[in-house]
Amino acid sequence: METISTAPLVRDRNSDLIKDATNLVASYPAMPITADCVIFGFEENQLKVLLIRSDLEEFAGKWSLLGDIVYKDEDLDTAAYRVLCQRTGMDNVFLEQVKTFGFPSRHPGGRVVTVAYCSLLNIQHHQLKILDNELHWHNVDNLTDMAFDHTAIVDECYRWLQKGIQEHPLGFNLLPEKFSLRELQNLYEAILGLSLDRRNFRKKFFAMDFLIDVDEYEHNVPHRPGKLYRFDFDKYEKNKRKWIGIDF
Amino acid sequence: METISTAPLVRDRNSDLIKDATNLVASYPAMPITADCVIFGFEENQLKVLLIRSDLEEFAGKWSLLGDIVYKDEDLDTAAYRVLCQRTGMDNVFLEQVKTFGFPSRHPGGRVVTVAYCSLLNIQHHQLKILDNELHWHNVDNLTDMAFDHTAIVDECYRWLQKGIQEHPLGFNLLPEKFSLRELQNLYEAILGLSLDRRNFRKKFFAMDFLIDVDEYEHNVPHRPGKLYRFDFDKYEKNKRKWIGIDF
DNA sequence: CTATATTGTGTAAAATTTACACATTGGCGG
DNA sequence: CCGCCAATGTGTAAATTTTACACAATATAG
Repeated sequence: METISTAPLVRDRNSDLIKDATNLVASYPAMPITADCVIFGFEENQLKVLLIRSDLEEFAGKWSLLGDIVYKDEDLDTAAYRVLCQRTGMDNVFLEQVKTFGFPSRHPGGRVVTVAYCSLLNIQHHQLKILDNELHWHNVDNLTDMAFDHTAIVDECYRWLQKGIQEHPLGFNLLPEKFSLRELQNLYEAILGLSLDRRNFRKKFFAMDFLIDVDEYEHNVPHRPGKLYRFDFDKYEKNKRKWIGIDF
Repeated sequence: METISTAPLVRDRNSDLIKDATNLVASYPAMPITADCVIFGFEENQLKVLLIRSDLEEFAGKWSLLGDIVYKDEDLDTAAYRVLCQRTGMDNVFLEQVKTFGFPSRHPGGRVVTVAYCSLLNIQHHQLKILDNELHWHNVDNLTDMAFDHTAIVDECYRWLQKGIQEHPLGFNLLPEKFSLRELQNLYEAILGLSLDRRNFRKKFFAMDFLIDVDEYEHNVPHRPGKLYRFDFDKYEKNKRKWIGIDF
């Protein structure tokens, strides 16, 4: 946000139409693009993110997101999906682009722009594949010593998630298909970092009318077991509210 | 979202640390990145977007967003800001990254990834600079015949704006510093595509208590002039609500 | 000075949100 | 088997917010 280049844009030099687009594109400066995945999971009432150890000497010992280069003819979404597949068993996948990070010196090896994707999955349902580089679920609080600008990327995705679970049924991607209301509330409390009134929380979700009572109960809890529910994604898609309202 | 590559990631081939990051990055496939600006304005109760004619022969006659290549050592935000500066007088600028578009064949000249930025400005306060390529404010309804994937980009930014003005005081960037409540309501109605109750709309904004009565009135209206207000951005920053609530 | 178009204002009903307490149930230990 | 524990499950009253709706005041244009 500093200097203003005075050089006119290439396409302003000549008002005639450019015939050779290929040549034009070839003249542009090029840089590698990567897709980094911020893969969130939820376990023991804690939000986790999937990390590995960086294998760059500059970042020895630091944690890094899962990422890979975007291939020459590969869509960005596809690249992110590929990263996800390579590392996790994948069913019930959620994947969404969040933001692109392109600060020139973010990579010590030269200019690399990265597109950050967010994925939410149920830790139980996904078997981690390649366990190299100490791949593991890392607690989201407690993130320090990250490679590159990955702290900023995770922060951004975390904020995105906090906002997302309030406006969309994203959280259900982090839970087993059948869950108790307590598990659901724990998830909201952990991610939003606040505590909610249990009765009002239940009232809210029941009033939405997207929870299906599966007529089963929790097992192996040292107290009265809670009822289990599924989220009715189909009904949600049909009935979700369109207009929310002005509020800031 | 189809095949899973079986080739391991480069950095998994060897668990030793990579010493020469520069060499690693140099080995990556590279591609040009552009910044495209979706610059919204508001005039005559209509949302407008700043467009030029494409100068690629493939897109002869089609409309195109303002964009330019991201230079080798230039931040993405800086590139977008540069595009904005080159084309508009710039005070009171709003600029935010919205989404990155990278479908491999989106540019006929080869692989080009573009980062879309959204900007909101008051048409009256900004003198358009270079008027080449039929630079003009184009009505947002009525967008057809756009070059590249620019229709999709504008759509995405439009949705982003619709959401944004409901949650943040973005709309004020589209209005003069002093505005009447009718102008404000017109803006909301035009962008959201619905009509709102005038009394409730006023009540809502007065209740927020971010409008400063500047004790002036509209001029040159063929009826009783309305009072003018400014938006108190400072007060907003201090008092804006943090926790909205679960609602979907 | 009259017609017109738009500003400016209030209230009652409905809906939503909040705060809050107690009986129920199953597991567990003795 | 009995009693304790820890969590589930439930309702209501008050406060707040949202909605629907109508009429007087005022500047301009003719």
